[in-house]
Amino acid sequence: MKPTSDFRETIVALAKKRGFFWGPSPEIYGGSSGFFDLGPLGKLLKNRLEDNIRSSFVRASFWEVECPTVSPAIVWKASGHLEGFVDPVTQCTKCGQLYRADNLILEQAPEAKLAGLSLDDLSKKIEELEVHCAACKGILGPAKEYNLMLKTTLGLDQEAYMRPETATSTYLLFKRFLTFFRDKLPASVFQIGKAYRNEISPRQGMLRLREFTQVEGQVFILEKDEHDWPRFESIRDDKLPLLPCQVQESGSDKVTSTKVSAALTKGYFQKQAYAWCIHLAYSIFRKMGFSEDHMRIRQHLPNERAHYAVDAWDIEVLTNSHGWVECCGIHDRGNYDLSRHQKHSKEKLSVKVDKKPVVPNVLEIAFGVERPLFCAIDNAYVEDEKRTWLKFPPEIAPIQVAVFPLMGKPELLEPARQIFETIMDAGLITYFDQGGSIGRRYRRQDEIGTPFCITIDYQTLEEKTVTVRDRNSMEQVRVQRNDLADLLEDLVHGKVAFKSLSK
RNA sequence: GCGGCCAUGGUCUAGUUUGGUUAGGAUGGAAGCUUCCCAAGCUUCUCGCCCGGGUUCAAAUCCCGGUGGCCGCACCA
Repeated sequence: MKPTSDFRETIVALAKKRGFFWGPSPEIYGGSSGFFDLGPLGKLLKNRLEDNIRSSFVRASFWEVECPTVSPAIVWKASGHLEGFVDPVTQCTKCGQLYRADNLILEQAPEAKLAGLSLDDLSKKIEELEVHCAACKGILGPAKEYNLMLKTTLGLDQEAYMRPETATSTYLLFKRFLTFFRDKLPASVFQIGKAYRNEISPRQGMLRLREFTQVEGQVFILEKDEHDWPRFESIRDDKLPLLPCQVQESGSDKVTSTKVSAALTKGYFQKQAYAWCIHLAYSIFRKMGFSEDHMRIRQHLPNERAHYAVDAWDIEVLTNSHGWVECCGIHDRGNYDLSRHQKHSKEKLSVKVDKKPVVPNVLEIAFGVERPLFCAIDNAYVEDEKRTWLKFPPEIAPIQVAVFPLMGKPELLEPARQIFETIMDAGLITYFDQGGSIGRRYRRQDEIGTPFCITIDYQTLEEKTVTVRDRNSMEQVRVQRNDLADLLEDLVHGKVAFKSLSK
């Protein structure tokens, strides 16, 4: 195995060369870090992943919604993002070094009590405790806020922010959901859309973006229903690769494949419904093509948790370029969000339980699409003696079938065009290529992960057959032209294995 | 944000130390020829010194600033 930084360069070079992603964007003006453009293949791949994600949620009885990406300040005040998402920072007046004010104070004065202090209070603490720059011992400036939300203005002067997560915009619809779901809980919705975070210095390319596509599934549920979740039965014996916090605290990172039911008995999960959400998130990632041995589900340590989280687990994917990458968070948000919005909006966001108003809890599955997108390319990359290729599962491959006339002769081009149309009609993303030698064309498709290539040759004209070439084995079978579209559909959707054809 | 290193066709890279021919190579792309099944061959063509200033007769090369990348620190609710 190559060193990881080499591998990262290999992946990025391939992605640029073949049109998966380019950046940082806008490239011709030098670029801003944290922004990338998706090229044609990257966009196809992303669409595939999103389609896959969407169908997983829909099957699990989630309804999709879409909300604005900009909201007035009041929303973010209510959600806690204006306080919790803003870091107090202080800058050295001598060398310009920027610090998290609270962290730096605690570093130099571990006894200091900082909970709930305002920016002014923090500035006073810095003076009182004689906290100084860790790098040059210089004098520190006053504490200022560094807001990870992108600020904008509505109309002339209304303060507004780009959403740093889609979840909050979903919660604001809760009253509407109650009507839509005819006052029945639990109810589940999800959203796929852009979110924005003004990271101080984003690095690691596609893995830390300032603008990204977030997927968030929300289950609104009453406390009393969380322990008795009807759909739990169907998954109780499934196994999950778990890394609970007790194990991490003991200094180990050993993942144990654990039955969902056992994880509850052992106390890793407290609630059936939450366990089901973790299982759902895991199965979404499996369907995106990540293999079992490249995934783990890691519990957050208490100090890692976000301001809203009661419990939190992450799905992490093992990459060759960045090691374990955090790809998805499953959060038990309790009723933090709805309570806050109820208070700030003065709207009733509760339901009646035994004639008393109860604010429901929220279980959330949240992830960005760009991370799995990058990880999918990373995990698919294979370099052997003969070729460089991407072993995408056929269902997520950006292009599923390529069609080649053996040569660019009119007598072959014409039937090849027809066959191309037939396969497109079957709903598969298909690419027509007549340029260069046949071998070169196979290699080009290998490098972008196209699972099947169809070649039209002189035998096609005589016997109405074509060859189907399998990316993984490089083997070919000859099939009847009339059977082709159905066969390809079965191959792409995994109903037929290519191996079974060659016998 | 700080410090160190770095930025050359689509991709990878030589050239920068010591300023001076038409910026070289590999790979790729386009068109054509070849009844061509795994990056074959031949012909023709295509594409580049990150941006902005400065020094100089002359800048890819030296200096300053910006932007971006990598590494370390910080940050990543």
